[in-house]
Amino acid sequence: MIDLRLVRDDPERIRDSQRARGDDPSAVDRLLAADTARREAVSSADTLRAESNTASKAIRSATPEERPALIERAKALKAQVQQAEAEQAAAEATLLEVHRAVPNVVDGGPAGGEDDFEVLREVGTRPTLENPRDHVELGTMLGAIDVDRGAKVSGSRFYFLTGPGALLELALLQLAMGQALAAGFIPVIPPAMVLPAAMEGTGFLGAHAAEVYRVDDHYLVGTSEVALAAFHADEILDGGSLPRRYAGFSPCFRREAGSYGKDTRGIIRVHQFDKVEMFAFVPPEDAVEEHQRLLAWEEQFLQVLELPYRVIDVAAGDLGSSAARKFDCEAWLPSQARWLELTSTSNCTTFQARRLNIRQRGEAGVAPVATLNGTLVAMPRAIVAILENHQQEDGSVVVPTALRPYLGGREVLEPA
RNA sequence: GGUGGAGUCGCGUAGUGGCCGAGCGCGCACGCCUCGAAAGCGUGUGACGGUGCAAGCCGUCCGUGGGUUCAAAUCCCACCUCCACCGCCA
Repeated sequence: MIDLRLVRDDPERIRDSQRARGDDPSAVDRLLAADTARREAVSSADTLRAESNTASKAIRSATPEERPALIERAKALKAQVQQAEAEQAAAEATLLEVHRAVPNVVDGGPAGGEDDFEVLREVGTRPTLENPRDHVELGTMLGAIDVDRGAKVSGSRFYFLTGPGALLELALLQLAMGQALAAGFIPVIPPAMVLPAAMEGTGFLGAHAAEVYRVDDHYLVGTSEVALAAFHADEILDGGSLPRRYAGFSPCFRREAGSYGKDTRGIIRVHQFDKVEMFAFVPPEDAVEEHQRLLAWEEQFLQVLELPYRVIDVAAGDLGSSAARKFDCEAWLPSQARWLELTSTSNCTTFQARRLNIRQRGEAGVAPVATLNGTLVAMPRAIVAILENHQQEDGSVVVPTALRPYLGGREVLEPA
């Protein structure tokens, strides 16, 4: 949720944000109206409650003769209080609904839709291959990826990682956690099933509801961001303990509804995968700087994997509702001669923290923290990028130097 | 899954309808004392919302949500969590 004080003080700024996202700016006016209505309802209910309390207290010290009349009066007041409280509850519910519907205020970055991103930089050298094999062909030759049996056992968009493929995932995990640990992150293995409150608090049940698997009373997380964000829900953190940085490793589940026909081949878009996610709780004034740090750690990891990539500044219309700004790192995909999103980092400012009620106690009192997230490594796509960019003419794949210690020293993966 | 017990203002506790709209101890903050400290003494001690330039005032909060009552931490109902034991299980 956005800061209501900002809405009251500078509504035009929120309207601008809505326009940049391609959303309706009049939502701001509905929010202002609901806010005013709520405050009026609270005031009148408070006044009545105070009267009712006073009337009730008078009964305690009243003489037996006075009592019946006083009780009658207290009863009448109570009825008024109940009426006013019902109105207050309705006004609060309306405000909450309108408030929750407004996405975060964008902070920098280009306006516009999916194609209006800005390329910030390109790093590394793209491989020059006559006829690059794609990751499915390479993965099959190496005995690393089995999409046919994935489909047989679990349906489309499922896969098996086998032999070197499975080892590659474990190697990536070790490398990623090692980097995170060195950077001061606390490694976490969070639950992959969460209660609705965690899903709602992180903003994954609104526009993304169709993307989420539900199992009985739980949701399967699409990213460990959900559990990591909710980790400190309803807590007041000591300001001196910030920043708090967590690196979560978990499976991620995505329905991929509405993505029919996109990335249907291979393991680029799947229903289940593992990921190491960075998550940071910081004072709001440090959020922009922290965002750059997360991006730098993402880039460091891609560089260590020796992958050619570019960084884009995602346009406002392509941001999630929680994000104020987002950068994506895209690796080169030789088989399709295009860029593929490998990692992504979002600054959610205080938006998630307000929903999840995560605050810090600082010198200025108690106030919401800022939350930020960033992918360190999403296993399938990292494997895709490694196979395709490090393949050789004969279908073998050179293992990036940094991964070799975790693969028993192997320098090259050879076709089986 | 079964049975029993418990959830109170940071921590520990008191509290079975109005004198608790929450006491005490610890912790913490400030002050006194002291050369300085400890001890001792005194004062204070949360969150949220409304209102006000402000000091302040008002309201809400005793696991959560309902209910009874003029009045609920206290009575009733449901749920959640934790602890103990039993059963089952990797």
